[in-house]
Amino acid sequence: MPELPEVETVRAQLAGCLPGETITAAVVLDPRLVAPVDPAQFAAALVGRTVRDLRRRGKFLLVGLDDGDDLVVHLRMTGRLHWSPGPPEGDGRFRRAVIGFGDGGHLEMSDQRRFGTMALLPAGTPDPWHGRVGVEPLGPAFTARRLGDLLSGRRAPVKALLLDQRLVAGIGNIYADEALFQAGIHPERPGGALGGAEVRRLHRAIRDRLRAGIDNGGASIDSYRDTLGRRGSMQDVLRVHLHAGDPCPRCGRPIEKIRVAQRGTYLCPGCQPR
DNA sequence: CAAAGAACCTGGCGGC
DNA sequence: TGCCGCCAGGTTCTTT
Repeated sequence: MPELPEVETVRAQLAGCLPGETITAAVVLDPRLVAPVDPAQFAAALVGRTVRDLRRRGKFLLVGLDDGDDLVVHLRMTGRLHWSPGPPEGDGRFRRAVIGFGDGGHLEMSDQRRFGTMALLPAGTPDPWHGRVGVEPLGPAFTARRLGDLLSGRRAPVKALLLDQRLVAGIGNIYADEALFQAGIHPERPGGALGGAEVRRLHRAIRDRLRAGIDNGGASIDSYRDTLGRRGSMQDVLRVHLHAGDPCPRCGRPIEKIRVAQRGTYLCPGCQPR
């Protein structure tokens, strides 16, 4: 599923081909993608505008337009963006929108489960995230102290807190499992129960695993592909996620699968004591 | 306010 | 072979 490293991979790729290009055509095939905005109006509003830059906020992809507005894309669970230098060439089965550019290139959004969204964020919108998107885990504001402040006093399982985008932006099920394993922390430990050394280990592990995800071009477990339709390689180096029953790479005990915050959760009972 | 659970959606899979 | 029910998960909404 697209988490921060997968979105960052897509962002970096699009940053190499979209800036400077003008949108010459747009069609929204699935009204749900842009609801409650009318699909035809949404598409028409894009035509004629030029892409300025590509940014990312948590799991949101921001396509900056020349007038300062942002086209905000969220891939949710199965969303994909496919770039073609010529006519659309992606798998058309789950196609939800197509954007054509002046140089003949096309950007297609497909989404099997139809949870993904697109929206137009007007320039100068004050506090566009409205408290729903927390600190960037790879940014300078995400310190061990900051993480400790976010977890302190909380009784919810630390994994549930890591998945809460209002606290830290961009961590999903895969990277939460991997970071907690690397830090040696059981996912069901109450967030506020972590000691200072544990918080520091977790802080370090979150950044390390997210960077590993980016270095590997994302994790293609289910449907994730990059903008050229290629798989990432992070799935090949996961240590606990999806490895139920396999020996722990550190201590050899079998990896367990449990359920935390309604999510499949993988851990080593030896390395991550309760 | 915090925490937990349901809802949204659809392809794939196990079971019968 | 075919049908049923369940599972996957990011986010939002509802309930406790």
